[in-house]
Amino acid sequence: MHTDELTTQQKIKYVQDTLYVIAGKWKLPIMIAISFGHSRFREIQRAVPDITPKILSKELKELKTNKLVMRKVYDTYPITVEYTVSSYCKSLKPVVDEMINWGQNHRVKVAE
Amino acid sequence: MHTDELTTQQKIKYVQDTLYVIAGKWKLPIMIAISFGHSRFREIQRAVPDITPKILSKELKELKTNKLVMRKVYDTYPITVEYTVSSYCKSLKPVVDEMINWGQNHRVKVAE
DNA sequence: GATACCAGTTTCCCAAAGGATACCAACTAT
DNA sequence: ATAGTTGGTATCCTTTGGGAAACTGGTATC
Repeated sequence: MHTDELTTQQKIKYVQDTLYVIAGKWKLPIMIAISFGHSRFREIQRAVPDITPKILSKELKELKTNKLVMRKVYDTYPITVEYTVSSYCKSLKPVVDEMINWGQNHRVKVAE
Repeated sequence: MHTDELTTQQKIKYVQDTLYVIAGKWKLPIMIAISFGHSRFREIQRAVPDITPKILSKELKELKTNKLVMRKVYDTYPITVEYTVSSYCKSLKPVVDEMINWGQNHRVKVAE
């Protein structure tokens, strides 16, 4: 909100904190996929192009550790695992929306 | 703007494009430092905590290649090099502002 | 009986990112 | 003379991120 009142160093610190959470090629894509209804492991894998199960598994663990996604196991017959995003993860929406916007315009710009 | 009309896969694509540009620990901090008036090499180095000259040099080259920052050399006696951000870089402001915001609230949350 | 789905794990590997330390030439202030 | 400033380079090293391929055990389908 009051970003104009911060020093350069404070802004850098906050941005680095945010970068630390969303860093890497896959964390945001995975969170986007889950938040749009892809809750099962294979569903997420299909929704996020080119991700391997090993990477997906590792990233999901990290996201769970950082309280960004939740994992629920249902004791059904084939066994069902459901991933959902936390409200904390949802608070990233403004950041993600701006990134989607910028990426979209970036594509347009590059295509010119 | 019309992010609601995009498919999950398109959103993921755009976010990955954006991530690709701002990826890494240092690119955004450097751009922030420059955009807030730290235009000289050593100034930037002082403004961005813990960055080494080698990393700074490398990142500045990449940012210059991607048209995000400009480099001007003045033929003065100690020699003066001035870095400025491009208007393209300035278009990232909404993204960065949201990241500053989120990082700030994140700190508050962690401190609770 | 063979194949496919589920949710992953295991192993082995490579490239890129990042960091520590030292150094350079030219100039200036003490 | 000595130390500090300027804008960087050079060398070496460790960490991390990511990827390919195969495999697991249980169930369900063809």
